[in-house]
Amino acid sequence: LKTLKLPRTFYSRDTLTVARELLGKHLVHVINGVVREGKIVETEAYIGPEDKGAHSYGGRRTPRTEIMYGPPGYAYVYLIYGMYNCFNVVTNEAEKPEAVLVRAIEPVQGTESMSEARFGRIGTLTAREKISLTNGPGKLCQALGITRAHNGFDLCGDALFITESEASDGPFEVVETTRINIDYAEEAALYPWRFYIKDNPFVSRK
DNA sequence: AGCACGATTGCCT
DNA sequence: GGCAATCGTGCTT
Repeated sequence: LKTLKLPRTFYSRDTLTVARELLGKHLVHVINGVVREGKIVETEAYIGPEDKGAHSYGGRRTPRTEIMYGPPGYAYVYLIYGMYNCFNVVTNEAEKPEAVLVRAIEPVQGTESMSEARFGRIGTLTAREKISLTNGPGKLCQALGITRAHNGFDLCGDALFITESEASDGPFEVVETTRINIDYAEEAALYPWRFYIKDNPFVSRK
């Protein structure tokens, strides 16, 4: 059985290409042997130092952004609004502070663990709750148990990684549009650097 | 040492 | 639709 885990060469390419091609791939987090897995359905590219929407804009290099200046295929996880985590994949090559934010996934495996992490209970969920499990960057981190402790994790490792699409997933159409909640980024707010799977119910917004 | 703010979310009217 | 929660981070004093 050949491995489905994406190799580092997948990440060491143009960031927009990686953002597009991450759609349909499966994000996996294994905790104590329990697998939580979801299909990536929405991403955004952040391409410093030129991108005014990126944390690395202007070459800002701080303890928080340091991981983005390293080699590709590592996790960049940061805290937002004092209570939520956002998971990113470091892309391209060292010294180029670029990353892809994973904004939404569709649960594939371990949904009970996700429900426990999100709502503190397992069992029947309403239709609204099922969607709310993972239809946003903060939500998917909570569902998968991804926190700032995972900042710098090697995505070519055994705990947190991304795999090839399943044959059963089928084809999909990609929508390319502007990024969300970066109004402060001036002209960069208009770049079409957000990608999502058309008509997928777990996309954070239309 | 102080402070303004955020690549979000959930609850309120 | 509006808005509060909550705190690490980065920049200023």
